[in-house]
Parts: sequence; C-alpha cells; structure tokens
Amino acid sequence: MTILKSNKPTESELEILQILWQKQQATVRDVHVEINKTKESGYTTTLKLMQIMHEKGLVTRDSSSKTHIYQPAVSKEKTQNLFVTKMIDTLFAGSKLALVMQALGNQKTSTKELNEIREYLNKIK
Amino acid sequence: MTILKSNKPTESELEILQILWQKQQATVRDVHVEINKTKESGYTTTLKLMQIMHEKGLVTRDSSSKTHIYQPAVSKEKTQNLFVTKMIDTLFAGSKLALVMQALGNQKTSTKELNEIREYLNKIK
DNA sequence: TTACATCTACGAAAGAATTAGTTTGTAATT
DNA sequence: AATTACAAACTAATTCTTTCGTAGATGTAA
Repeated sequence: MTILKSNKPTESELEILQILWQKQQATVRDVHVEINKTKESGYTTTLKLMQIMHEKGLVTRDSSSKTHIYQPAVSKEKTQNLFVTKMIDTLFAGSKLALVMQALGNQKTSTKELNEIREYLNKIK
Repeated sequence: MTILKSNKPTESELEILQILWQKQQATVRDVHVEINKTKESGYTTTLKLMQIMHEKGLVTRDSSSKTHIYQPAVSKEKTQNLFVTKMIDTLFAGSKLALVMQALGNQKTSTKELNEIREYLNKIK
C-alpha cells in the first residue's frame, strides 16, 4: 500500500480521507454532510472529489447498489508519515527534533499531554 | 508579522523561504543555485517565484542595485507554526500528541535525538 | 564603444486543484 | 404508468501554481 507521488492526496482529499478513516466507510452524502459542518460547499463538489480519489486509488468503493459506499484505500499511518516526512524536509531542514519542539513548545501544551509524551519516550528508549 | 491566508506560502515558496532563512539574504542567483542542487529548473522560474513572493509580502528586497537582494519577510517560527497547526488539524484530528508520536515512533530516531527531546521536555515543564 | 554576460520584467501557457451546473439513470411513490 | 427524489456521471468554468521564453536594461571587459 505504498503512496506514489501520483496519488499523494491534496488538501481537500485529506479532509475526506480523515472522515473515511474515522467512519471506516461512508457514502458521498455522509461525507458531504460532515464537510458542511465546517464549511459550505456543493454536494457535487464532494462527489467529484471522491470520484477523483477513486481514480487515483485513494479510496475503494462498492458500487453494487445505486448509492456507492466508499472506503479509504490508503492507511492513515502511511499517509501521516508521508506528510510528516515531507514537512520535516521542506520546513524543518530535515530535523525531526525541530518539528517536535515546534509542536510542543509553541502554544500551551497541557501537562497531561506532556506527561503522555514523556511516558511514550520511556517506552521507546 | 501575521500570515494571512492570502500569503500562505506554496510548496515551492517554502523551498525558497527555507533557503532565505538559512542564508539571511540572497540574490535570485544564490537561491537558484541552491535549488538546482536538488532539482533541475530554469533561472527565470526561480525569479518569477521570488517576484510573486515579493508581491505577496513573503519577502522584501533591496533593489537599489541591478542585482536585487532578497530577505525573508515572514519568520521561520510563525510559518512553521502555521503549517504544523494546520497539519495537526487536518491529518491528526487535532491531536498534537498523535503528531509527535508519529514523528518519533516511525523510522529510527537516534538515542541522541530522543535525549534531546527529553531534556527539552524537562525544561518546559 | 562594442560585444557579452547577467539581470529584471512581462506575459503566455501548461498543469493542478477546486467548484459547481446539467444530464442521465434508477428506485421509490403515488 | 407517471411523477418525484436522489444519486452518479459528465462537462465546464475558474482559480492557483509552476514553468519558461523573450525582451529590454545594465554592468563589464576587451
């Protein structure tokens, strides 16, 4: 399930993937309803995007009934990794550390969050 | 020095900003040479991009001599934060923790790096 | 002062990504 | 069977990004 350059999700596509990852599967209508909680947009816009995603292989769909049912075809972890890596590269001069510090340092990070991260660090030592 | 939606850097622009942040200031030629270490592209492509960035206010330039000298007009930290925040939002369902874990867990992270992060965590507690 | 290299400016065009209107098919309802 | 409702498919327009060719200005060296 490798992600090639050709099917690197765009920003809008990520939004949809996020919804699919969470719901496991969904119709265009489902996704559209979810998206419209955040912003206004037409149904056919969502439809078109999901059709493109299907062409790219980002999603699979069951078209046996009139209303197609979509599922994500790329894993959340792989996709996250793709973007994190890219970001470290183009925005943090290759330094993983710099990214983590930026994420933690800036804004308020709760003590609870910090402790969870400390715990996590201990586990992978 | 707030970053408005209108001047959110594109991917190519980030590449250029990265170079400017590192060098403090540079000519189009400087930037272009640097970019061509990674990929092939025409000089005027870089020039055009930097002109657009100037219009957007992403860079300032000293045009008193024939060869203009460019400087970044947005801070590295603000820009990094903009993208990290965005990323946490659209790819990690709002969880800062999830991003950090993804960044650290995946791939090999050296003991040295991990220690630096632990140290950092202690400082901000 | 002419020739050459290098620079900026401008514009065109190709490519991606986004948005949405219109058409068509199908299933449910009256 | 006709009408309605809603979904997918098709089509098109628009905007954003990237790329680069060309022209004109400017500095430099012979």
